[in-house]
Amino acid sequence: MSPDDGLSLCTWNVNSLKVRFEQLKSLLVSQCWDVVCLQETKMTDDRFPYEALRELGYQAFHCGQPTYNGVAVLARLDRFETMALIHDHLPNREDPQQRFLAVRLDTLAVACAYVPNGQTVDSDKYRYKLQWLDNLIAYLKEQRFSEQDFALLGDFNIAPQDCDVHDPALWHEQVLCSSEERRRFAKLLELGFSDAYRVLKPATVQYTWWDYRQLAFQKNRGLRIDHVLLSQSLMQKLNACEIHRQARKAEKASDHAPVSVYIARPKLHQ
DNA sequence: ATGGCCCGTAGAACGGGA
Repeated sequence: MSPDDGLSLCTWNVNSLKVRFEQLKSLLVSQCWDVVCLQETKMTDDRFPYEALRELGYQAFHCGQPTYNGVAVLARLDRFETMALIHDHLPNREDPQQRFLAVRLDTLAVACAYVPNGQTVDSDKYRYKLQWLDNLIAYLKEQRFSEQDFALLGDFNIAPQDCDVHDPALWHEQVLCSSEERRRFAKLLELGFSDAYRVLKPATVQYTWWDYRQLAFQKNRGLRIDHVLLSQSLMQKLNACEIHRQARKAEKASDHAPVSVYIARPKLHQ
């Protein structure tokens, strides 16, 4: 596919951009995605590699903090005339954790989310996760993103259905799979967005995350928790959605695989 | 057997991830 045929977007939880930067560079060079959303950069803004990315042809917004969280959106300089910040946090909640970034690329709106993990369903972190998701849902509704060319990409930390889980019985009502979390994911779809992967592949079982322990990747004991949600105007032009499982095989791999979508290029310049 | 691995901050273990 030549670059002019469509628009590609990718999401990847890098689990430390410092450790994963060489892998990211290789992927950018080989895949040439137009937009890339990153989660868990685990660095402050002053350490974010803006210059190195620019040399690779990408401009970027990043909001980070020491040690934990941190999200970024990268966009190819030669594919968009403008890149503007919409929000670098959910404006309807006070939150020191850097988990959200929304930008506008010409007329295309893109949001990058790192949904809290939740730890266990009886923990304060789980309650924080559910509240965070409620804030995200309210925000997306307020912004009327469902009526626009809009993509929400990220690590949702939710496996939407049992077919997204290697062992549904083991994970039954556990964090990432609980009914309360899945209800929030369903509410996101009810706003008018679609799970790009699941719409294109209704019966395919494939995961985006595998535990580092117990040879989970080699045994393909994983979960599908990284997602691309698209507004209806983009869904109409959706050509493909791919989980880049190969990246999980690398030396010093992230525990998450990148997920990308390919859409016929919308009219961004009007 | 209830942890195994990986990361950042440490400058030894520990919190966090999922």
